[in-house]
Amino acid sequence: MLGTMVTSWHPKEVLPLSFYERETTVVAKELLGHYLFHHDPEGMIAGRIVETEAYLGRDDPACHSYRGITPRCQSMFGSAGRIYVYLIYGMYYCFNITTDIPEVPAAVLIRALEPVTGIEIMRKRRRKDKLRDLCSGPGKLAAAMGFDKTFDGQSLLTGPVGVSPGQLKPDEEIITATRIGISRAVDWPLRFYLSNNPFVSKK
DNA sequence: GATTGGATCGCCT
DNA sequence: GGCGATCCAATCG
Repeated sequence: MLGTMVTSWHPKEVLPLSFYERETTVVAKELLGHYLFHHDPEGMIAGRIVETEAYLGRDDPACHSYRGITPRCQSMFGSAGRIYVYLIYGMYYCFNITTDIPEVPAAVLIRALEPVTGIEIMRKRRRKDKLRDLCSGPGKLAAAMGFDKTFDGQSLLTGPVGVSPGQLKPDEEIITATRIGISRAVDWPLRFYLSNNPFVSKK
């Protein structure tokens, strides 16, 4: 019945490998406005990417791959367009997307999403009601989207998690800033977020 | 083998 | 603003 029909967001296509196989700062900026989705057993969950950070690999002291390959960060070593998830502070997961050529172990941290669909699932998992509390930080969005260590290494081109194309709005600008929560390379301008967006983790 | 610090968050003052 | 939760990886702080 038309009167009871609800709009349901569903990805129509996913970004190709060539999108991810570029320099990490370019990918971090261009991910803004696209849609991260998870075809979860509980239902489709998705959010618009509004904040990212670039981690550049062997030349970036703040990057986990800075001192070489370890069991934790091995997903950054290899092909682009895959998931790198790690546990932080013993209780939260951080969700990253691998980038660049296989020889460069780099990734983009997804720091914040604007909730789009699956919002009731997000509310249940986060135990929060306000939209702004669901995905406004890397640990928050991983919990809301249902991401944990089992997603580490998965492809974003063939699996239940992917990125589908979106657009920037006419009045949106990309703001560049320094990365949050790190202790090395603290002044490198590798954090990017959308202007005037209430869902970013910090201004 | 032990210690320390962390790409965080939520609750406290 | 400060701090505790809680586990893992890096370092021997």
